[in-house]
Amino acid sequence: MGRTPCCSKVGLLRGPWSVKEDKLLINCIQTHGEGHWRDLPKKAGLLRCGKSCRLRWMNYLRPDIKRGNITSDEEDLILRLHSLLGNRWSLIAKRLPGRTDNEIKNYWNSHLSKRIEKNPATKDQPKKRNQSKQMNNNNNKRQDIENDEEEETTKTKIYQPKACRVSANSIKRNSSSLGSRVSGSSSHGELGKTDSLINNITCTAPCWSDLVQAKEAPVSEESCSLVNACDISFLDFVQEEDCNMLDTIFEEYQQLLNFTEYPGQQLDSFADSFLA
DNA sequence: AAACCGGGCAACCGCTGGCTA
DNA sequence: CTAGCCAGCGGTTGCCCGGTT
Repeated sequence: MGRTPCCSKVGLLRGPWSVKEDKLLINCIQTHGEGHWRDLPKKAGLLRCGKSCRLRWMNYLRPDIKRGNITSDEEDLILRLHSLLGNRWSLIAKRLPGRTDNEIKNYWNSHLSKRIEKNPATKDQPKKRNQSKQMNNNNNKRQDIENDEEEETTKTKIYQPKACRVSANSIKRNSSSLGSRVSGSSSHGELGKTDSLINNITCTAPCWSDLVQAKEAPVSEESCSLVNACDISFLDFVQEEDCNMLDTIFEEYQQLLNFTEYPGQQLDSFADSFLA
C-alpha cells in the first residue's frame, strides 16, 4: 500500500539557497523539466528535499518571474481581487503574470493590509509603495495598537478556511458543498487550468441563491466559507428574492476575472462600478 | 560609530485533496 | 477499496538590511 517516502529530511540542507545550488536546480529542470520533485534533488545532486526545490523554483528561479516593485496597476488589481477572493493568493497570482503567490502574499501583509487597517476608505485607492512605507513609522505604533483594539470589537468576523486545493473533479464530486463552488484554485500554475476550473464553477451555478442563504445563516462553517469567498459588502444590498440579480453579479464576477488577463483593458471602469 | 528597531521577503511549516501502489 | 505519499496551498517564522537614535 502507498508509496515510498519522498525523503527522510535527515542530512538535508535547510535555509537560504547558495548560487551553486540554484545553478544545479536550474540545470536539472532545464534538462528534465518541471515536476517529479521527489526525484529531482537526486538528479540535480542537491541535498535538499523535493518540496524545498519546488518552492525555490516556483518563487524565485522560474524564468517568467517578473522582478521589481509592484506597480500601481498591479496593486490596484491585487486590492480588487482580494476584495473578491479573500486570501486566495495563488488564485490572485494567476491573474498577475510573472508574480508569485508568495510575493503577493508578502506584499499584502507588509503593505496593503496595514493601509487598509488604518484607513478602510482607501481600500480602492491605491498609493505608491513609498507612501505606504512612511505610514508605518514608529510614530504610528501606539496609534496602531489602539486602532486594532477598537476595530477588534467592530469589524466583521470572517471565516478563513484552511489551505486546500480544489480541482474540477472535486467540484463535481462535492457539488453539494457550497464553499467548493466559489473558492476554487487550480493545481498548477497555468491560466488554462484556472480557466477550466472557473468554467466548472459556471456549470454548478446558480450558486448565488446559496450565497443568500449563507448570508442569512452565517453560523455554519460551510456558509461562512462561502460568504468569505466573496465581498460580503455587496451582499448587504441583496434581498433573498433577488436571486436573478445575484446570478447576474456572478456572471460579472467571472467577467472581472477574465478582464484581469488583459490588465488595463476595461478593468478600471468595470471594477469601479462592480465594487462601488 | 555602534546599538537598536522595524520592515521586507525568502523559506519553512502544517494542512488538504488528489493520486497511486 | 484503502493507506499513504505527492503537490500545492495559506500561514508563520526568522534572517537580513536600512533607517533611526
